[in-house]
Amino acid sequence: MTLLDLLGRRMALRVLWELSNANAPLTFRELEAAAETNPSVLNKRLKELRDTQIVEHCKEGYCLTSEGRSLVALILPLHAWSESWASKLRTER
Amino acid sequence: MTLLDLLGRRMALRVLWELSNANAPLTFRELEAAAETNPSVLNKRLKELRDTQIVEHCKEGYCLTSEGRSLVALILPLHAWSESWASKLRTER
DNA sequence: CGGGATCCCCGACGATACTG
DNA sequence: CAGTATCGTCGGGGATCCCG
Repeated sequence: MTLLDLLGRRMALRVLWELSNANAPLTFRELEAAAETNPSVLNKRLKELRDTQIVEHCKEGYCLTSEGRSLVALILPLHAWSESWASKLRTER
Repeated sequence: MTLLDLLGRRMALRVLWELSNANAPLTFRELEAAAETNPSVLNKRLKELRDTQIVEHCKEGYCLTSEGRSLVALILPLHAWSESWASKLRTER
């Protein structure tokens, strides 16, 4: 599985986003609510993200590993780019 | 469609990669060979990439737009990260 | 509360044949 | 050479139920 494979899947980025915005670890149910998803998908994503050591299951919930945090840092510019790109495409049509 | 949706699809990154490494525009058949894919998938990806103005159909083939080039620039660090990440995971198991 | 099991559905993929 | 049409296959998404 490639990185973009993983990140492209439903709720993968959303989970990273929610975790990076929380100052405390989030529980399974909290994540489920925050990401507005169902246990099935959330469970699959978390398993993949744990397997790849981007997220870990620490005491009292899930949080980003240091790897995960460095990845999020790289994604932010990409996210910014995609925002302006999306709005640009929208206004053109 | 979101950016990662688009980039996560088969051959999307590969096409960007091949185009960014070519110093001249590539024809449909050349891209097909370079990316080791079939016309069906290539056609779909090119259509999406053209719609979103990341790739354009210039004289004598396909090439990146300036948008496309700025996107590729942002992806490179991510790519580097994923390389070391993949090899790290591999050696750990 | 955490998370695995099941089941259905739909859309992406991929091969190939075909047309302008 | 460029691109479209067709069709079977496969895997992910999502809802829901259930057990420890």
